[in-house]
Amino acid sequence: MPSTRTANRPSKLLDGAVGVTTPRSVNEIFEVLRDAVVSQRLSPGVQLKEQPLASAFGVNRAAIRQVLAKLANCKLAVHRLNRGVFVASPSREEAVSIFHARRVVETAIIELAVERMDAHGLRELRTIIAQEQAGYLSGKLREASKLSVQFHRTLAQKAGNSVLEQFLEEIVARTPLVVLSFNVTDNLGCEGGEHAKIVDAIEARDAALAVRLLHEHLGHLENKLAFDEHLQPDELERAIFHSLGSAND
Amino acid sequence: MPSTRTANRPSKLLDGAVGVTTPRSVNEIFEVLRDAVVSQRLSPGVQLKEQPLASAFGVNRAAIRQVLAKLANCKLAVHRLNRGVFVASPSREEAVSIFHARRVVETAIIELAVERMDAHGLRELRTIIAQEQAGYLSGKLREASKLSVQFHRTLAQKAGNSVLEQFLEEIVARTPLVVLSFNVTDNLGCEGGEHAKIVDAIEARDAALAVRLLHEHLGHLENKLAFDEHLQPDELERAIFHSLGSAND
DNA sequence: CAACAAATTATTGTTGACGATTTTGTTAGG
DNA sequence: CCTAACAAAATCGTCAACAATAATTTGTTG
Repeated sequence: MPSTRTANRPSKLLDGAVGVTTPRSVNEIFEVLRDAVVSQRLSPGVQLKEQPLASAFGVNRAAIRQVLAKLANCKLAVHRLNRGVFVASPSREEAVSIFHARRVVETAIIELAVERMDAHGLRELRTIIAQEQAGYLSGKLREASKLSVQFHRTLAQKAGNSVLEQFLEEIVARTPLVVLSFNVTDNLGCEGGEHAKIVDAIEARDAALAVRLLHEHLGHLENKLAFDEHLQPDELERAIFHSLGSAND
Repeated sequence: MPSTRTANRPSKLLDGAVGVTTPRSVNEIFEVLRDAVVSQRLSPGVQLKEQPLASAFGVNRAAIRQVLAKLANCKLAVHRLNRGVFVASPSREEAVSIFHARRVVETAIIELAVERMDAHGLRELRTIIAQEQAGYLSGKLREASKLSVQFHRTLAQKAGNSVLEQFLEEIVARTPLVVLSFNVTDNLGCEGGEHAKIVDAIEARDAALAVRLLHEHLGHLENKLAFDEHLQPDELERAIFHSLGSAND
């Protein structure tokens, strides 16, 4: 039984996140963990223990504590008194709220993007789409999924409203938790050219079409989820299997 | 020059917030400080020093540190390296983003509220409106302003989408900072019965009317602000005048 | 063999102290 | 009189250790 005192290795959770250098700042650790959620490397219900995280990132527990406070503030984690913080397990109601809110926020973003998009932004978006498609074709689903998220993020950025951009970021970060809680088919985001069509509509300044395409796009994602079959009870099992810091191999 | 070591008094910032009992939990302190922002007891640019806050709330600096991390996460405060955290001073761009995002979010909330509002919710809203009007008539502007915020909060709650509710909460919390940064006329929220008309439209299930009334309502607030005259440079002056923990009387 | 109870372990919550960086106040020089 | 270098204070950033609570294991008993 290995003691958790000795600096346990960076714990595969961070494999695809950051190279080797240990980040120091609270914000960097926060973004790494949020990225771990977005990339589905952190599953709902997993406990985020302080000492293992501190060892993994090479910082003190106090710093981790601030990170966990921020994660809980974003609703990406829940804090149980004297028990620790756990990755959030969205309920069915939260899930539908998240998807509805996403329609609201991203619709507004699209409408702004149609007004303000410039040639540089269009190029940037199409570059991301190309990389995303290449990722799907080469079988790199993780990377492609991340690029899909990056597409929506960049779109929000080009809309030029920092508040809506932040809201979309929060929604996008919580969506993977919903997918992991309710999805059965593990392939998500593998739509054929829907992003490209949206960009075309934006370039044509056709707001109505762009919004319609977006709604169809989001609808496809929602339809992949099985809201009836709730695999919530598995929460604890997943938690112990993905338990951070118990890597004994 | 009094030393900040000795437990300085609860620092009038908390006068209207909580009775006497010192809250213990991080979340409670966070909400007290957020409420202080909403109530305009904390001005943009004010430094939130850790030791005075810890003394005021009767907790350790570590707890305050988590609170400040959450405040920074909500964009209610900014964190400067090795310099501390300060109450946010929204720029003009942030201000217009906040107002635009509010239109987007609260429009969606109104539409949901029209669908889902019940008799109990209507009573609750009208009770708040009555108290708000009474507050205005009796000259208690602070309390009335708080009730005005409470109206929008309750409306969001009755819409039944927790994500949109949280988004509106964040917007509402940041709005006072915008007002303090750009407003010249200090009377805000003293509209005559606009809230009541919105509730009437909701009761009549007239979504279009309710949305139109809401937009007019928000437009009145925006028109009160002088976005041209930027009193941003005063940041430092306000900071030193409202400096927390230097109460020497 | 199952169920209950006590002891052990592990994790969180809290506290205090130390070093680093920035800011402020002072002083010498132009 | 103003400017620049220097000294002092204050604040943040980091860390290690202690106390309290919950979970786990072990031992006992019906």
